[in-house]
Amino acid sequence: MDRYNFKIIENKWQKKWETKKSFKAKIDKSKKKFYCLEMFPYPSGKIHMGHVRNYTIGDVLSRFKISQGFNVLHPMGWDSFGMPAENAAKQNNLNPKEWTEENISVMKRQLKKLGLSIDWDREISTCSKEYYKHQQLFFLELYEKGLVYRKENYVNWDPVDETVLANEQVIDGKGWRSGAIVERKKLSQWFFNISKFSDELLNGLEKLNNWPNKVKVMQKNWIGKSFGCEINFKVEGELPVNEIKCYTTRPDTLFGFSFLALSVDHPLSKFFDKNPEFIKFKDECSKTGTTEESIALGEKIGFETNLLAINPLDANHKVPVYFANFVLMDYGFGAVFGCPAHDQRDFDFAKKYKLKIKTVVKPNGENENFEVLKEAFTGDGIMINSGFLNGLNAPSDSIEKVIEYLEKNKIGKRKINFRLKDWGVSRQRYWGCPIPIAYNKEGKILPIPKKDLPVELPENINLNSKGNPLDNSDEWKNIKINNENCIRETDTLDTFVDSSWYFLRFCSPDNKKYPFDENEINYWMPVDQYIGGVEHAILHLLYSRFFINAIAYKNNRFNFKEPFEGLFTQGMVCHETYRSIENIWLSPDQVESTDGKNFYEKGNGDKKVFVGPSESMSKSKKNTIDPEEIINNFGADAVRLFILSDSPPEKDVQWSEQGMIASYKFIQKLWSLHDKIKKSIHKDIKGEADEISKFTNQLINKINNNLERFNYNVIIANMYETYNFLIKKVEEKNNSQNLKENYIKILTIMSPVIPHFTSECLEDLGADSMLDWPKVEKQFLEDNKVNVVVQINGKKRSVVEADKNISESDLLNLIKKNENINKIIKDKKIEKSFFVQNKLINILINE
RNA sequence: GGGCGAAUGGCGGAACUGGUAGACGCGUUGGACUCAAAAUCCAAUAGUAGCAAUACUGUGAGAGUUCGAUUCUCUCUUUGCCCA
Repeated sequence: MDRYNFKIIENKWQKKWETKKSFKAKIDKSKKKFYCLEMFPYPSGKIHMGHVRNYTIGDVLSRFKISQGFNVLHPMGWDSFGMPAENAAKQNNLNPKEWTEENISVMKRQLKKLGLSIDWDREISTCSKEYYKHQQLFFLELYEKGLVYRKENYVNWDPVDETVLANEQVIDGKGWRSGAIVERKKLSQWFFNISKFSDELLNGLEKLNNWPNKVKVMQKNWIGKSFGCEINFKVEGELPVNEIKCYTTRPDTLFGFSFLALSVDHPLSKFFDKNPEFIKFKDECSKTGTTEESIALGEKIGFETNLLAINPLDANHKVPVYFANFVLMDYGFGAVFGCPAHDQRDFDFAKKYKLKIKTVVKPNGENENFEVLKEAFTGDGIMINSGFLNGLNAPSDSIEKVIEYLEKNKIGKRKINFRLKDWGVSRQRYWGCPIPIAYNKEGKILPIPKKDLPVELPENINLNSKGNPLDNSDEWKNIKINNENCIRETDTLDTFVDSSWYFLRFCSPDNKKYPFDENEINYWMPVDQYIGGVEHAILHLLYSRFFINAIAYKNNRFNFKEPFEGLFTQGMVCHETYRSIENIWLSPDQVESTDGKNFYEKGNGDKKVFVGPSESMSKSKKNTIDPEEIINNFGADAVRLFILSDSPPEKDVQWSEQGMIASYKFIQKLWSLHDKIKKSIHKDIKGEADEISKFTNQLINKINNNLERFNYNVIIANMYETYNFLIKKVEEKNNSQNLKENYIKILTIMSPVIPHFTSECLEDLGADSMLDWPKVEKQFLEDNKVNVVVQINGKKRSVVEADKNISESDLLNLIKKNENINKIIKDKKIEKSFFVQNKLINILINE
């Protein structure tokens, strides 16, 4: 028998699938559809192990669903706009488009080598004008609906990359890519009005039963719905203002009012913008980032005004008004009232400026004299020192009561607030989707007429100029609309916009007229199973959910509300890290070991290597393994097998050379098993108890359950068990007459994981290479003998074989014949026994 | 600081709604084959005691509920992720 030659066989089946278009998806209303989608990759150069894992998980599911008779849509595309292309192009003096397209062709070839069941006819690339022209149309439609607007806003400005950063791109006050200290800068930006849908996005989560709870909690926190109150504070002073509006979630602590703090961007700041001290202070504030984290961690500083705010619950209680760096203009009204005793941030501020700290809530169990001294008390308790609120449970009853009072006296009113802010989509970058807008001489916004779409990115552009390259391109920038001289918007769209609707485009990728075809969308959508990394748990998923809401707004043509019915977040692929004596990262192929414990630099047995913990594979730590090399050495089936075998898919998996080899060997063993089975099929005899059918049906049952629950690692274990069983069976003198039939079923249920191998074997047996998923024949799951566990006083003592459905008393009689057990119980009185039919009996005796 | 999760042999991990803990794989050890090695095959492999049958101890620590807890409840420790 020849060795299994994966190179020839995998290539053969991949070609077959391609020429036969085996995975082409077409609407067929007589069949149930299944839309399986993995997060599409950024074409960064080569695929990495994370891709292999992601796409293998999706492929197993797709192939399983195909075999089960679903009409499966399983597409692939490229998230191909973004900064890496622009940076690479700058460095190597080439065009981002060429760089991207080259990467796509490499990665596409690599993905094909994995044998994925993808309908490649639906491939899309977000940087192609066929894609982004539709996105521009969406932009204009949302603009018409009032869901897109332009406003001046403070942004996180990365002075090195010269671009705006999203909050999550700011880490410890520094740009995530450049590491430069982020500045605050005011720019005119385009915004999507995502906050309009805060309630829809929050409530929609409740229906997503097939999403990990973790992700739903993260989105919920991100949306951050809070129930509070707006309060008008009367103010006194030399300025022409007599009221300041605040938002608070703790109006019940008003009696602990100690100061009022304003954002430096608050309208009142205009009275101070000639004041050199204030200018200095404002400058100081701009050094703290705008993230909530940097505000929480940074020092709280303030600038005292000459105003006094009056406590609306006590006209004699007047407190100073400050500008403070921890108040953000875009939360609430850019003004908060400070109650230091019950808010840590206010407490820090009050300590610094020696302001009064009055305790108004005491913890349950403390007496009335309780006083906040070292840190704010933010827990639940009882109101004290608060007039009509005294004695109430805080905050559960006290908030209700105080809001009632404030509303009755027209001082304030109940208000719901959201943490979710509108989505700034402007990027000062070249390699993105141009925003289809122009401005005339007066600065008036003029949408580009739809017939003129797409607004194409210019190809010949100087990327090495400072700032936004499009802004420097006069030829592109200057246009005429209705004979009027205009200037184009030179910002491009955040790449999160590209990925917010690509799953819609996959349903009708060739539709020229519109981004999607309604008929196709309403058949294929929603995505039944979406699979990707948990790092996209918040933004990408939230933006995509927003897009469905936004497109449907005022014009609902969808028969679905949520884009992703099911979500699965897979873990990362990890590998040990290696460092040389000189503290330089080494890649796994620069390192060797004879005993698996001590590592040395390859070809240099004197140079010891330090082994670090296993971490997510990353180029910077050099702990990556190149999938293509692995596929070339071991074959796609073996890689697919290994990447699923060692850990549950939602957890991180350790890359292991030995594990990889074991998977490769397993395929070889299956091949020799195949040979043995083929030779032994002819010696089938009749009449034997059909153990193979029993095993096979139990296996189908197990694998069905494990597939539904994403226990793919257990499926691989089931496959090993199957091998261990069959290799024993086939070596017995006689086979069950059903060996062939059952073996074909077994190959079919293994096919989602190792499709090339099973296709080859099935063809070799004269069967179709893609068969329907076998049904469980219930009669084989039943057994007329069962093993019953015998416990005495809760301790397992024996296992006895008994007839199925044996009664408790018959079982007790049977047990007495068992020497081991009888030895223990014969002279004792049985106090009680617990009986679980066909499973267990627990006998309680007095010892 | 808040929220959510996790902890099982030398390692990765199994164990459906409380009912045989350690499936399966890796590693290790012993053996077969070989001049030898690799590959392959066979056997053993939670710990302790024992030739063995078997017994006792064992799922991060401590308590609780239960006839029975890896699984449920509480407290604690360590750890991961998200938010601050």
